[in-house]
Amino acid sequence: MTRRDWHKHNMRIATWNINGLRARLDFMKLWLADRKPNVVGLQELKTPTEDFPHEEFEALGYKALVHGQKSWNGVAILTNVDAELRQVGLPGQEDWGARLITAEIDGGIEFTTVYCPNGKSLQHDDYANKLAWYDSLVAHWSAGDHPKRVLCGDFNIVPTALDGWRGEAGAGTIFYTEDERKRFAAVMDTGLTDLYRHLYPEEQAFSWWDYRGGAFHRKHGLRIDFLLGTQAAVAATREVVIDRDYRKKLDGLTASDHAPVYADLHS
DNA sequence: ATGACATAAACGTTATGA
Repeated sequence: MTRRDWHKHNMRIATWNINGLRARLDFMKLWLADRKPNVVGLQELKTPTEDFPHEEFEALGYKALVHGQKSWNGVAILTNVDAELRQVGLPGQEDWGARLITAEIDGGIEFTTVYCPNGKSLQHDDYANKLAWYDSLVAHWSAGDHPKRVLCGDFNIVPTALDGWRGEAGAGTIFYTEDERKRFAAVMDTGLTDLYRHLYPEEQAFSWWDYRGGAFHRKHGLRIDFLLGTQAAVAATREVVIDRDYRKKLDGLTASDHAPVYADLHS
Protein backbone atom coordinates (compact mmCIF):
# COMPACT_ATOMS: atom_id res chain seq x y z
CA MET A 1 0.00 0.00 0.00
CA THR A 2 1.44 3.37 -0.99
CA ARG A 3 1.52 6.25 1.44
CA ARG A 4 -1.16 7.94 -0.65
CA ASP A 5 -3.42 4.91 -0.36
CA TRP A 6 -2.79 4.68 3.38
CA HIS A 7 -4.12 8.20 3.80
CA LYS A 8 -7.28 7.31 1.93
CA HIS A 9 -8.08 4.82 4.66
CA ASN A 10 -6.59 6.44 7.75
CA MET A 11 -6.82 10.13 8.46
CA ARG A 12 -5.86 12.05 11.58
CA ILE A 13 -7.71 15.35 11.63
CA ALA A 14 -7.27 18.08 14.22
CA THR A 15 -8.32 21.51 15.43
CA TRP A 16 -6.10 23.90 17.37
CA ASN A 17 -6.39 27.51 18.43
CA ILE A 18 -2.69 28.34 18.56
CA ASN A 19 -2.98 31.93 19.92
CA GLY A 20 -0.44 33.50 17.59
CA LEU A 21 1.20 31.54 14.80
CA ARG A 22 4.55 33.31 14.86
CA ALA A 23 4.85 33.06 18.63
CA ARG A 24 3.84 29.37 18.55
CA LEU A 25 5.89 28.16 15.58
CA ASP A 26 8.51 26.13 17.45
CA PHE A 27 5.88 24.65 19.77
CA MET A 28 3.69 23.68 16.80
CA LYS A 29 6.59 21.88 15.14
CA LEU A 30 7.04 19.68 18.21
CA TRP A 31 3.35 18.77 18.20
CA LEU A 32 3.25 18.07 14.45
CA ALA A 33 6.32 15.82 14.69
CA ASP A 34 4.87 13.95 17.66
CA ARG A 35 1.22 13.49 16.61
CA LYS A 36 1.69 13.52 12.82
CA PRO A 37 -1.80 14.76 11.92
CA ASN A 38 -2.86 14.74 8.25
CA VAL A 39 -5.22 17.72 8.38
CA VAL A 40 -5.16 20.52 10.97
CA GLY A 41 -7.58 23.43 11.29
CA LEU A 42 -5.78 26.34 12.95
CA GLN A 43 -7.36 29.40 14.55
CA GLU A 44 -6.03 32.71 15.87
CA LEU A 45 -3.07 33.02 13.54
CA LYS A 46 -2.77 36.75 14.35
CA THR A 47 -0.77 36.97 11.15
CA PRO A 48 -1.46 38.51 7.72
CA THR A 49 -2.01 35.97 4.93
CA GLU A 50 1.09 37.25 3.10
CA ASP A 51 3.30 36.72 6.18
CA PHE A 52 2.37 33.05 6.66
CA PRO A 53 5.65 31.08 6.98
CA HIS A 54 4.87 28.41 4.39
CA GLU A 55 8.49 27.22 4.14
CA GLU A 56 8.58 26.37 7.86
CA PHE A 57 5.72 23.90 7.35
CA GLU A 58 6.87 22.64 3.97
CA ALA A 59 10.03 21.46 5.73
CA LEU A 60 7.77 19.18 7.80
CA GLY A 61 5.78 18.01 4.77
CA TYR A 62 2.77 20.28 5.22
CA LYS A 63 1.22 22.80 2.91
CA ALA A 64 -1.15 25.47 4.15
CA LEU A 65 -4.33 27.14 2.91
CA VAL A 66 -4.53 30.47 4.72
CA HIS A 67 -7.08 33.15 5.55
CA GLY A 68 -5.13 35.54 7.74
CA GLN A 69 -5.27 39.16 8.82
CA LYS A 70 -3.15 41.60 10.75
CA SER A 71 -3.10 41.40 14.57
CA TRP A 72 -6.11 39.22 15.26
CA ASN A 73 -8.20 36.25 14.18
CA GLY A 74 -7.03 34.26 11.15
CA VAL A 75 -7.57 30.61 10.20
CA ALA A 76 -5.67 28.07 8.14
CA ILE A 77 -5.73 24.42 7.08
CA LEU A 78 -2.47 22.48 7.20
CA THR A 79 -2.34 19.22 5.24
CA ASN A 80 0.21 16.60 4.29
CA VAL A 81 -2.27 15.15 1.79
CA ASP A 82 -3.73 16.82 -1.30
CA ALA A 83 -6.29 19.52 -0.56
CA GLU A 84 -8.18 22.07 -2.64
CA LEU A 85 -9.40 25.42 -1.35
CA ARG A 86 -13.20 25.66 -1.43
CA GLN A 87 -14.19 28.70 0.66
CA VAL A 88 -12.46 31.68 2.26
CA GLY A 89 -14.45 33.69 4.77
CA LEU A 90 -18.02 33.41 6.02
CA PRO A 91 -20.37 35.06 3.48
CA GLY A 92 -21.98 38.20 4.90
CA GLN A 93 -19.60 38.35 7.88
CA GLU A 94 -16.33 39.35 6.22
CA ASP A 95 -16.18 42.56 8.27
CA TRP A 96 -15.96 40.57 11.51
CA GLY A 97 -12.60 39.00 10.87
CA ALA A 98 -10.92 36.14 9.04
CA ARG A 99 -12.78 33.29 10.69
CA LEU A 100 -13.65 30.53 8.21
CA ILE A 101 -11.85 28.45 5.60
CA THR A 102 -12.89 25.26 3.79
CA ALA A 103 -10.93 22.70 1.81
CA GLU A 104 -11.76 19.47 0.00
CA ILE A 105 -9.34 16.86 1.31
CA ASP A 106 -8.07 14.04 -0.87
CA GLY A 107 -9.82 10.99 0.45
CA GLY A 108 -13.25 12.55 0.41
CA ILE A 109 -13.65 14.88 3.39
CA GLU A 110 -14.90 18.44 3.13
CA PHE A 111 -13.05 20.14 5.98
CA THR A 112 -13.99 23.54 7.42
CA THR A 113 -12.41 25.31 10.35
CA VAL A 114 -13.86 28.33 12.13
CA TYR A 115 -12.88 30.83 14.76
CA CYS A 116 -16.21 31.95 16.17
CA PRO A 117 -16.43 35.43 17.74
CA ASN A 118 -15.84 35.71 21.47
CA GLY A 119 -18.55 38.26 22.29
CA LYS A 120 -16.62 39.98 25.10
CA SER A 121 -19.62 40.55 27.42
CA LEU A 122 -23.41 40.39 27.29
CA GLN A 123 -23.60 44.22 27.15
CA HIS A 124 -21.01 44.62 24.39
CA ASP A 125 -21.99 45.06 20.73
CA ASP A 126 -19.70 42.11 19.97
CA TYR A 127 -22.13 39.81 21.78
CA ALA A 128 -24.99 40.61 19.38
CA ASN A 129 -22.48 40.28 16.55
CA LYS A 130 -21.49 36.85 17.85
CA LEU A 131 -25.10 35.64 17.68
CA ALA A 132 -25.54 37.12 14.18
CA TRP A 133 -22.28 35.50 13.06
CA TYR A 134 -23.64 32.13 14.18
CA ASP A 135 -26.86 32.74 12.24
CA SER A 136 -24.75 33.36 9.14
CA LEU A 137 -22.72 30.22 9.82
CA VAL A 138 -25.87 28.08 10.02
CA ALA A 139 -27.23 29.63 6.81
CA HIS A 140 -23.93 29.10 4.98
CA TRP A 141 -23.52 25.55 6.22
CA SER A 142 -27.12 24.63 5.39
CA ALA A 143 -26.63 25.84 1.81
CA GLY A 144 -23.76 23.40 1.31
CA ASP A 145 -23.95 19.68 0.78
CA HIS A 146 -21.33 16.98 1.07
CA PRO A 147 -21.63 13.42 2.37
CA LYS A 148 -18.57 13.56 4.60
CA ARG A 149 -18.16 16.96 6.20
CA VAL A 150 -16.21 18.16 9.19
CA LEU A 151 -16.74 21.53 10.87
CA CYS A 152 -14.13 22.18 13.53
CA GLY A 153 -12.63 25.02 15.47
CA ASP A 154 -12.92 27.30 18.45
CA PHE A 155 -16.65 27.85 18.96
CA ASN A 156 -16.45 30.05 22.06
CA ILE A 157 -19.60 28.46 23.51
CA VAL A 158 -19.92 26.01 26.41
CA PRO A 159 -22.71 23.73 25.11
CA THR A 160 -23.66 22.01 28.39
CA ALA A 161 -22.92 22.28 32.10
CA LEU A 162 -20.54 19.33 31.78
CA ASP A 163 -18.37 21.32 29.38
CA GLY A 164 -17.43 24.15 31.74
CA TRP A 165 -15.70 24.10 35.12
CA ARG A 166 -18.42 26.29 36.61
CA GLY A 167 -21.07 23.75 35.64
CA GLU A 168 -24.67 24.84 36.28
CA ALA A 169 -23.37 27.92 38.12
CA GLY A 170 -22.18 29.33 34.81
CA ALA A 171 -25.64 29.33 33.23
CA GLY A 172 -26.66 32.73 31.88
CA THR A 173 -23.15 34.18 31.81
CA ILE A 174 -21.23 34.71 28.59
CA PHE A 175 -20.33 31.45 26.82
CA TYR A 176 -23.09 29.73 28.83
CA THR A 177 -26.16 31.74 27.77
CA GLU A 178 -29.33 30.27 26.32
CA ASP A 179 -28.97 32.45 23.22
CA GLU A 180 -25.48 31.10 22.57
CA ARG A 181 -26.49 27.51 23.27
CA LYS A 182 -29.42 27.86 20.86
CA ARG A 183 -26.96 28.95 18.17
CA PHE A 184 -24.67 26.00 18.87
CA ALA A 185 -27.66 23.65 18.79
CA ALA A 186 -28.68 25.15 15.43
CA VAL A 187 -25.23 24.28 14.07
CA MET A 188 -25.58 20.73 15.35
CA ASP A 189 -29.10 20.51 13.92
CA THR A 190 -27.72 20.88 10.39
CA GLY A 191 -26.68 17.24 10.76
CA LEU A 192 -23.50 17.36 12.80
CA THR A 193 -22.30 15.30 15.74
CA ASP A 194 -19.69 16.27 18.35
CA LEU A 195 -17.10 13.55 17.76
CA TYR A 196 -15.58 13.74 21.25
CA ARG A 197 -18.91 13.76 23.10
CA HIS A 198 -20.22 10.93 20.92
CA LEU A 199 -17.40 8.65 22.11
CA TYR A 200 -17.30 9.97 25.68
CA PRO A 201 -20.84 11.00 26.70
CA GLU A 202 -20.09 11.43 30.40
CA GLU A 203 -16.48 12.63 30.50
CA GLN A 204 -15.60 16.11 31.69
CA ALA A 205 -12.66 17.21 29.57
CA PHE A 206 -11.58 20.76 28.78
CA SER A 207 -9.78 22.17 25.74
CA TRP A 208 -9.09 25.69 27.04
CA TRP A 209 -7.72 27.06 30.31
CA ASP A 210 -7.04 30.70 31.18
CA TYR A 211 -3.35 31.56 31.39
CA ARG A 212 -4.02 33.43 34.63
CA GLY A 213 -4.41 32.29 38.17
CA GLY A 214 -3.14 28.75 37.70
CA ALA A 215 -6.38 27.77 35.94
CA PHE A 216 -4.87 24.70 34.29
CA HIS A 217 -3.71 23.17 37.55
CA ARG A 218 -6.94 24.12 39.31
CA LYS A 219 -8.94 22.41 36.52
CA HIS A 220 -10.72 25.65 35.71
CA GLY A 221 -11.24 25.04 32.00
CA LEU A 222 -13.83 24.96 29.24
CA ARG A 223 -14.50 22.57 26.37
CA ILE A 224 -15.04 25.00 23.50
CA ASP A 225 -12.93 23.43 20.73
CA PHE A 226 -14.87 20.88 18.73
CA LEU A 227 -14.62 18.46 15.85
CA LEU A 228 -18.14 18.15 14.44
CA GLY A 229 -18.91 15.65 11.70
CA THR A 230 -21.69 14.25 9.54
CA GLN A 231 -22.78 10.64 10.04
CA ALA A 232 -20.17 9.35 7.57
CA ALA A 233 -17.46 11.04 9.64
CA VAL A 234 -18.92 9.74 12.90
CA ALA A 235 -18.99 6.20 11.51
CA ALA A 236 -15.33 6.49 10.50
CA THR A 237 -14.12 7.85 13.85
CA ARG A 238 -12.01 5.43 15.87
CA GLU A 239 -10.65 7.75 18.56
CA VAL A 240 -10.81 11.37 19.68
CA VAL A 241 -8.16 12.96 21.89
CA ILE A 242 -8.13 16.30 23.66
CA ASP A 243 -4.36 16.64 23.79
CA ARG A 244 -3.96 18.38 27.14
CA ASP A 245 -0.25 17.48 27.41
CA TYR A 246 0.27 20.15 24.75
CA ARG A 247 -1.36 22.81 26.91
CA LYS A 248 1.76 22.56 29.11
CA LYS A 249 5.02 24.43 28.71
CA LEU A 250 7.37 22.34 26.58
CA ASP A 251 11.17 22.71 26.33
CA GLY A 252 10.77 26.21 27.75
CA LEU A 253 8.23 27.11 25.05
CA THR A 254 4.88 28.62 26.06
CA ALA A 255 1.78 26.69 25.03
CA SER A 256 -1.37 28.17 23.57
CA ASP A 257 -4.19 28.57 26.06
CA HIS A 258 -6.05 25.95 23.93
CA ALA A 259 -5.07 22.28 23.66
CA PRO A 260 -5.15 20.63 20.24
CA VAL A 261 -8.02 18.19 19.65
CA TYR A 262 -7.59 15.39 17.13
CA ALA A 263 -9.56 12.43 15.79
CA ASP A 264 -8.51 9.30 13.95
CA LEU A 265 -10.79 8.35 11.07
CA HIS A 266 -10.76 5.09 9.18
CA SER A 267 -12.75 4.35 6.07
C1' DA B 1 -10.62 42.98 43.30
C1' DT B 2 -11.78 43.33 36.18
C1' DG B 3 -6.21 41.87 38.53
C1' DA B 4 -3.96 37.42 37.17
C1' DC B 5 -0.96 35.86 31.43
C1' DA B 6 0.05 36.03 26.80
C1' DT B 7 0.10 38.09 22.07
C1' DA B 8 0.52 41.89 18.75
C1' DA B 9 1.33 46.67 17.72
C1' DA B 10 5.54 51.36 13.53
C1' DC B 11 4.50 50.21 21.00
C1' DG B 12 6.90 51.10 26.56
C1' DT B 13 0.84 51.33 26.98
C1' DT B 14 -3.28 49.53 25.06
C1' DA B 15 -6.62 46.16 22.96
C1' DT B 16 -7.95 41.54 22.91
C1' DG B 17 -8.78 37.08 24.50
C1' DA B 18 -12.78 33.50 27.07
